[in-house]
Amino acid sequence: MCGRYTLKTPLDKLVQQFDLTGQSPTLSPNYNVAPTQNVAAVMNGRRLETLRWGLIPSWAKDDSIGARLINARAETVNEKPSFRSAFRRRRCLIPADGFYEWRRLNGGKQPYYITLRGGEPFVFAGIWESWSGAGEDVLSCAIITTRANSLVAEIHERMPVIIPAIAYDDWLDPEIDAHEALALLEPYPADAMDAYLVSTHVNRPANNDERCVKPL
DNA sequence: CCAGACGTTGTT
DNA sequence: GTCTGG
DNA sequence: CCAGACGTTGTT
DNA sequence: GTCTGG
Repeated sequence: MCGRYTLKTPLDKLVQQFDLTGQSPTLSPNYNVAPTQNVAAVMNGRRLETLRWGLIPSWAKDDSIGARLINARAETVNEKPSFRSAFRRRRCLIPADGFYEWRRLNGGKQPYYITLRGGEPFVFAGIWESWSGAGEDVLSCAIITTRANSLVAEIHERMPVIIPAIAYDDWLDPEIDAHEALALLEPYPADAMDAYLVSTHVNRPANNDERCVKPL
C-alpha cells in the first residue's frame, strides 16, 4: 500500500517537471508525509493545490472517516461507493520523490524507502473529493494502489500506482471514460526503481528530517 | 419499503 | 449519494 | 502507514 | 484490542 512518502524536491523543479500553471502553494521539504496531513496535488489544468490526505466522501457526516480512506484499490475503485464518483470525474496527480513500505519479518517490521532510479520526482494516481459537512468545504484525496512489482514484492504485497509522464493528460482529463482510466493503473516497472532499508525513525510521523531516508 | 453501510491492510 | 440487507 | 490513547470525578 | 490522530 502506501501510508508514507516524501516530497523534498523544490517547487521550481516540480513546476518544470509537471508543467504547473498559475500560483502554487509554498512547499517545504517533507521527508515524512503522513495521512490526514495536507498534501500537494496536480489538478486538471496543471494547477498545484493543497488537499487533505484521506478521502472524505461527500455524504460523510463527519470528517473522521477520512483517516481510514487513504488508499483505494485499483481493482475496485470504479465500484466502491466511497470512491466511484471521484474516480470517474475527479482524478489528480500527487507528486512525490519516494515512498515507504514496511516489511514484516519474524514478528517485526522494518521500513524501506523506494524511489525511481535516479531520484527524479514522480506522481501517484490520486482521486479527490469535496466535503461540505462543516462550515468550509474540505478537499481531500486518496492514493490508488495496485499489486506490487517484482522489486516491491520483496517488501510488501501492494504498492501505489505511479503514472508515467506520457499519461498525465489522460489521467487528469475528466472526459475520458472509466475504462480508459482503469487501463492506466498498472504497477510501475521494477527495473526503473530502487529500494533500500531505512531506520524506524520514520515510524513516528512527527519525525521529518534527513534521517528518515538515510540508508541503514 | 426503510436502515445501515460505504475502506484498506494485515492477521487469524 | 447509492447500494445492500432485512 | 505507525503512535498513542483508551475514563470519570473532583481538586488544583 | 481497537480507535483516533498525524
